[in-house]
Amino acid sequence: MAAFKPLIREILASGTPGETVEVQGWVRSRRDSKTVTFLMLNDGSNQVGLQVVADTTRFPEELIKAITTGAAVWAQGRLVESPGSGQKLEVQADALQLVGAADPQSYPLQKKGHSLDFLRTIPHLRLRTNTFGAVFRVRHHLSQAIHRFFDERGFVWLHTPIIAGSDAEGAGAMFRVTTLPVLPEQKPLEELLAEDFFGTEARLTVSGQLQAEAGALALSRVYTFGPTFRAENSNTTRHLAEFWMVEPEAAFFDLQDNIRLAEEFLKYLMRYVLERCPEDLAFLARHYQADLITRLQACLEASFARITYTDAIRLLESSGEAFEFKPQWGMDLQSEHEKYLAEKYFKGPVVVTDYPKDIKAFYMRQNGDGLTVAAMDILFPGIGEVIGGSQREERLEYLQQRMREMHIRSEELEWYLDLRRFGSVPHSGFGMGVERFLAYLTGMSNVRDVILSARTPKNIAF
RNA sequence: UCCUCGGUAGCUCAGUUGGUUAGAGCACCUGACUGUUAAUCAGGGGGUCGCUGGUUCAAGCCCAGCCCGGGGAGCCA
Repeated sequence: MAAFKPLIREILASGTPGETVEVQGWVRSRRDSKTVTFLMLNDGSNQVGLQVVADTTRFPEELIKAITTGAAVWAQGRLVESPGSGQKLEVQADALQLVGAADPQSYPLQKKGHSLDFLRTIPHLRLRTNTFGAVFRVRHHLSQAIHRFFDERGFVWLHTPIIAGSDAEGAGAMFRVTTLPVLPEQKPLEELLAEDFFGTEARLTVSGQLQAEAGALALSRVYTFGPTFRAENSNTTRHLAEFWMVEPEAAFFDLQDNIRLAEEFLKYLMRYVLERCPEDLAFLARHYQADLITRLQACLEASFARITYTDAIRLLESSGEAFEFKPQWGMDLQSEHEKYLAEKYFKGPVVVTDYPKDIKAFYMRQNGDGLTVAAMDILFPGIGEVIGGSQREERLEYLQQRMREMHIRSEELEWYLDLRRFGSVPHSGFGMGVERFLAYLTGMSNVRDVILSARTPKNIAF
């Protein structure tokens, strides 16, 4: 098998001074001297790139001049130890080619740093910046770590559907999927839907959990990893209309097993990225969050704090903190409450368990007290809820009773009830928002900056 | 959706009480200098002040509506 031309990362890892190499990439900056031109080349394979030194007397002036910031360049030359102070190795060019020019008048990226705000308007080009190179390399390694973690523990990757038939789960507004014309003829809804692609209403999924439960009650341990959609009109640093979610589901797991799985999972991911991406994390720390690496390491060493919802309410009540919303049993924790718990009181990830049943989903397992369910949320400093999960209600009668109480139409969920009719077992699972956790890992403060192109209200370009 | 801050050169921003021809740094172009590291120095080009309407002798600045963006809230992962 013939080898591909090496990436810059590979050249720097295994190249030896004196050998002839080929380099290809995009120019981050050009610095001219009387007799030499310095090209900082980056191909996205690492943070630092590789400096190509071109003797100006050996190349046409027009060629050198055309190699501007953003241009794509191919070079061949000798790998040598650099006399300059910024890098160990550099390439003395023998051959140089402009592969693709970039008009310096209109190329939007400069050698100087840009605001994340501005870069969000050019998602197709921001990938070429140090910041987004780092973010997307970390995102890749994070994804690999997710698969490895579950594979090592016998979890099967289950590809759950993207198009969903019903909104029975009630996890927020859903996008409709249709092939009907934009302005349909006036007809009764039933008739219209009958003509639609699926012959009934279809929507984009908000979760693969219910199908994952079917998987878990057959394969014992499964997980999903894919895109998820919410049509909520949310405009925050933590919400996207399209985001990626990981949802493990395990048979014979109770809530405690579930929490242990989640904590091991998050720590595995942190450890993996710390090991694989030291250069990128160091860059992100330098530019966005000075204590990023020490914070991750500290998070790895300590056990996640645990508290029941009821105790959390008591703690908030007696905190002496001037909350805008008074903590009250039966009400959802407000952002300010979550922030107090994770950032001020516990100063790290905290697992809140056993929420009142009325503020949680119908499928969560009812506790013996008749008031709470076996739910757990994991709250992180800065980003809030990263994981939400529960032990599922495996008892048919309890599940049906909750569905009646919450006015959930059971016709569409008969298949889900079947899982309780035939060989039901205790089982648990959770969902993790990949972008939220990635934001925590990279020190980015907005989930829009850790995804290729953010889908948010009024934003679909690229 | 609500609250709040904002929209002035390619980018980041300044612009006084409403008053002549709207500025700076960086980027870009030209030149000088230099094994450079966000190179440096000198000069130059570059503007529908978000849009629409209004007040006024006069609007970047005041008023109204709308559009777009940031942050916060709600909802959630």
